[in-house]
Amino acid sequence: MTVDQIEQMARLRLGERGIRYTRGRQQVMEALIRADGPRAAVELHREMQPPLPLSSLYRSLAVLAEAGILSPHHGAQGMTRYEPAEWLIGHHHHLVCVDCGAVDDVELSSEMESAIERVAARIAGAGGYALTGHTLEVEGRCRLCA
Amino acid sequence: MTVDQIEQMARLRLGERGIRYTRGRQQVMEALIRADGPRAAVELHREMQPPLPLSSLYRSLAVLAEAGILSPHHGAQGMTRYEPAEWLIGHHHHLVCVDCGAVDDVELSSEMESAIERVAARIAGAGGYALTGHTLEVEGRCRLCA
DNA sequence: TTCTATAATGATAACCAATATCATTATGGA
DNA sequence: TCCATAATGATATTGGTTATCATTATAGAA
Repeated sequence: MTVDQIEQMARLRLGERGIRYTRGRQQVMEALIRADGPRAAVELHREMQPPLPLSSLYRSLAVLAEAGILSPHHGAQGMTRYEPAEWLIGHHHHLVCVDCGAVDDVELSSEMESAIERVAARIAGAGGYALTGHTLEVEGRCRLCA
Repeated sequence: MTVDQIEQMARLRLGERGIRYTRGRQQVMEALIRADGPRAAVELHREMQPPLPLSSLYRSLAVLAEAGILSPHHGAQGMTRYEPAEWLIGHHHHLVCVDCGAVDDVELSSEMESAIERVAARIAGAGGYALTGHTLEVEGRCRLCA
């Protein structure tokens, strides 16, 4: 999936709900699509050129998440990082640095993935939950923090 | 492991570092040991009798986490929930309600667990991280929110 | 036991990510 | 073009968390 294709899907989904895909929202989406993992509002604000006002940035993230286009990820330092939802960029897992909080996306081979899916289903069933998803959070120290 | 045994281990670890196991810290530990999942400061403050002042509660949580006795878990609503570290209560995974944010602990059979460990090691290696741990976060809707 | 250095406490203030408010601006449809 | 409504962005506010600091409690020395 190219950046353009993902944006097209997002635009369609927003259209169905009467939500506009404005320039600011487009900036947010493109920054997140290009990123290799979840990003927080503050991080996006630093990286974006020109920087969207923080108030608009936060609202765009909330709107896009509410529409199911972004997925929130609660991480270190009390920051919420967002990334495009899995139906846009594919199912994946997270590699989290226990020191600096950096998060990388990781995709698994289908054998590994299906093994994990079986486990997740078993867990949800045992706990009486209606399964909606799962993520294997692998914790470690990244190269910079090692 | 009984509550008393866990407390004994915690007390020892603190002693080695010249940190006291005071009444307040004891209250926090006992509340968390009895809980069936991670708890946030605000939640503990509501449940504890008598309620420890919030400032002391937050500091106790920080001290115990710094000493490796508690593990922080960043969740919904920007709240950090804590639970006794795995060397005290055993390795486990989390069942998270996507609606209310409730978290339950789950233990796996050794076969399932070793399967997940293999996957985690593979992921960390591929990303150049030094593996320190892993958690399978299973997301769903709990019975109350279903 | 008494003294003393130091750790711990708790009330208060400060911090900061995130949200709410609201007047202004932009946009799609009639 | 006009209009109803969505979106923006400056600003104020919220709420979980952390820092400050004077007071209190504790462990070890004398």
